[in-house]
Amino acid sequence: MSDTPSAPARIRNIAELARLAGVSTGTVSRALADKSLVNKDTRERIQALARAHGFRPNQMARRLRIQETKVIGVVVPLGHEQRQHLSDPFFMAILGHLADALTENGYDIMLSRVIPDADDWLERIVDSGMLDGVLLIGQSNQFETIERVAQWYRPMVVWGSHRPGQIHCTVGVDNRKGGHLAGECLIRAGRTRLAFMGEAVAPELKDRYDGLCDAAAAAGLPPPLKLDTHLASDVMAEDIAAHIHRIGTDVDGIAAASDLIAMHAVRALADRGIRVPEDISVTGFDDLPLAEQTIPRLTTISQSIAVGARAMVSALFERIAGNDAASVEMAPQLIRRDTA
Amino acid sequence: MSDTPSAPARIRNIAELARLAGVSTGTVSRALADKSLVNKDTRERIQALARAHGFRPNQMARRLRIQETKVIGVVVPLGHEQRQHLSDPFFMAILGHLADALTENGYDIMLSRVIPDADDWLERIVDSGMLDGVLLIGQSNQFETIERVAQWYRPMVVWGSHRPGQIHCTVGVDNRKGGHLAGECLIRAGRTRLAFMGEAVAPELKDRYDGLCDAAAAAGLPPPLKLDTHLASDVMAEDIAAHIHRIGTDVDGIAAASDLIAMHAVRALADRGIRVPEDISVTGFDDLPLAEQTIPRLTTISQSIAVGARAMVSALFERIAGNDAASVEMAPQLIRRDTA
DNA sequence: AAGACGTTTGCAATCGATTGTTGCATGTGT
DNA sequence: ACACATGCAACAATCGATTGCAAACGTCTT
Repeated sequence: MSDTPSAPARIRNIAELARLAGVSTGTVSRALADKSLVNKDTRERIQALARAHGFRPNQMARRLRIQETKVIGVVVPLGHEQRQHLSDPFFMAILGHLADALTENGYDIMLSRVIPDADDWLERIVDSGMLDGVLLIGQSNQFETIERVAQWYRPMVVWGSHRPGQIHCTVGVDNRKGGHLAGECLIRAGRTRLAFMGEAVAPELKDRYDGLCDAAAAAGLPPPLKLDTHLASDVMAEDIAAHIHRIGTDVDGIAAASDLIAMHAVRALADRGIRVPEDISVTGFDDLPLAEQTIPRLTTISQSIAVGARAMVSALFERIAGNDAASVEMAPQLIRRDTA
Repeated sequence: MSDTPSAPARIRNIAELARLAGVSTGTVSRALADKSLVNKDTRERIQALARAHGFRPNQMARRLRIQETKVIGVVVPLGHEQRQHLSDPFFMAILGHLADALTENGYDIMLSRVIPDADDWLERIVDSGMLDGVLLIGQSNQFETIERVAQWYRPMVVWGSHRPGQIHCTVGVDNRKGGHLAGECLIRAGRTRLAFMGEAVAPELKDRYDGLCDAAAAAGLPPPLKLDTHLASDVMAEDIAAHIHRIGTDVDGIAAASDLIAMHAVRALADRGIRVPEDISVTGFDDLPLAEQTIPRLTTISQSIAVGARAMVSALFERIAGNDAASVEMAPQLIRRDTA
C-alpha cells in the first residue's frame, strides 16, 4: 500500500506514470497516443491509469519534440493608429470567424495586439518557434515589413489589399471597387458634394478613397473631400463630431471608411438635427452584423467577412502544407438600406 | 571563406550559433540573455552575430526549460449556447481590454472558444502545460466544472457572479443590483408591464432577472415576463422579432439582458412602428461603447468593462504569484440616455 | 531443434533551450 | 616564487515528451 487510493498523488509526467504502470516511458507515450504498437491490454491499462490520476501529457514538451505547435498567431498591427483598440468591431467580427475556422481544424489561437515600435516586431512573432502560421488582420502602414518577412516565411496570410507584384498572400475585397460602389450609390441618390470619412494611411482605406474619386470623376464631380479620422473609438467620436460641425451642409454625401465611422457620423448628424438620408446620405463599409440593426439601417459595402475568414484559413493551411496559395480578392457588394 | 557573406545561412538554434562563434551553447545562451557572467566583448560579439543572422532562440524550448510560458489562456465557455459566437460585442470589448492589460505585462494570449462537449474541457486547457494562467469570460452553465478545477488550480479568474462560499475567484458586477436598477428605471418611467429579454441559464443573467423581480415586487407589480432569447447573434434577431410580434403592447417596459439584445429589440420595435421610449421603454446591460452611438441612445446598466478587465488581470497576477486574491464585485450604475 | 517471423517492449537519442558546477587561465598579495 | 582569489567559458544535466532501433519473447515451420 504505497499510496492513499482515495487521493491519488498528482502525476506530473509520463515517467511517473510509467513507473506506476511498471513500463517504460516510451510505452506510456505510445499507449496514450493509442498506437496499435502496444498491446491492447497494456494500452487500456495505462489509459485508465492516466484517467484515474487526471494526467495529461505536457503539450509544450510534445510540441517541441514534434516541431509542430498547432497554434496560429492572429496579429493586429496597429502601426498608424497606436490607440486603436482590439475591440474595434471589424477586428472582432473577423476574429470570431477565424476562431471558428481554426478551432474546427484543431488549432489554437495566439492573439497579439502589436504596436510596431521595434521594426522587427513581425520577425519576432514569426520566429518565436511557437507558431505554425500567422494571420495578419490589416496591413496598417507596415507593407514593407510584411513584404520583407514574406520573402522567407511562407505560412502567413494577410487581410488587406493586393498590390501587383507583392509577395505576401492577401485576402480581401477589392477596396477600390468598393469605394466606387459607395460613390455611385451616393451619386445616384443625387448627391454631388461628396466626402470621404476615414484616413488614407493604410492601403485598404486609401484604395477606398481612390475608388470614391473614380466614381466622382466619372460623374464629372470634383474629388471628394477627405475627412481624416482617428480609428481609436474614443477619439473617433470627437473627430467625427468636429468634422460634422465644420462641414455643415457643404457636404451632402458621406462615404465612411467603415460601418463604425458611419454609425458615429449618423449619430453626430442627428445631434445637430441633420436628417439621414433626407438631408445627407451616408454609406458605411464592412457590413457588420450591427449595420442592419441600427436606426436608420446602414447602407454599406459588404466585405463578406465570414467568407473572407474562411478563405484566409484555407490559404494558410495550403501554405503550411507547402503549397502556394494565391491572393484572393473578393468582389464587394452594395447593400442598400436606409442611409443612402 | 565558408559562406557567402551576403546571404548568411539561416541559423536554427543556439548550437549552430555557438559553432559559428566558436563558443559553447551555454555561453551563447547567457550572452543572448545579456548576463554579466560572460565577458562583455564575447557577449556583444555573439549578440551582433545573432542579429546579423536574424537568429532568435526558440521560445518553445525556452519555456519548457523555464517552466513558465508567459501565456495566459482566455477562454469563452459556450455551454448553454453552442451557437453563440466569439464576435459577441461584449466578449470582444472585454477581450480588448484584457489584451491591453496582458500585453503591457509581457504576456501573450491564447484564445479558446470552447464548446464544453467533453466534461473535462477545462482540465484539458488548464493542464496543457502551455499556460501560466486562465481567464474565463462568463460562467455559462459550467459552474460545477469551474468549481471542481478551482479546487486544485489556482491561477484562474472568472468573469461572472459570485455565489457565497464558492471557491473560484470572480470579477463582475452585482448583477442582481443591476437588474434592480433597470427595473427601478422602467418603473420610474411609469411602466408597469415589465419583461426581461434574455435567458436565465447562466448565473449572471439569472441574477439580473432576479434583480428585476425585486424591483417589480417592491413596486407591487407582478413578476416580469421572461422572454427567452438565444444569444447567438444570427438567431437572436429572429427570436426578438418573434417576441415583439407576440407581446404587442402587453408589455410596456423591456429590461434586456445585454446591450446587443436591447439594440435588436429597439430595431424590431421600430420595424413594427412602436416608438421607443414613447410607447415602450427599453434598458440594456453592459454599456458597450456602441450604446452611446445608437439612435436613440441606449439607456443601460454600466458594467465598467475596462475596470473589470484590469481587476481580472491583477487578481490573476496575484494568484500566479501564489497569493490569494478575493473575488471582486463592482457596483453597477444606471446610465440614463434616451430609451428609458 | 534450429531458424524464421510477428508482436511487444525497452533503450537511448532527440527537440532547443537554461543553468549549476567545474576547470582553466589569469591577476594579486606577500 | 607560491598561495589564493577572480573572471570566464566549457561540460553536462535538465525540462517532458516522441520515436527509430534493437532486443526479448512466443509461435510456427521444416
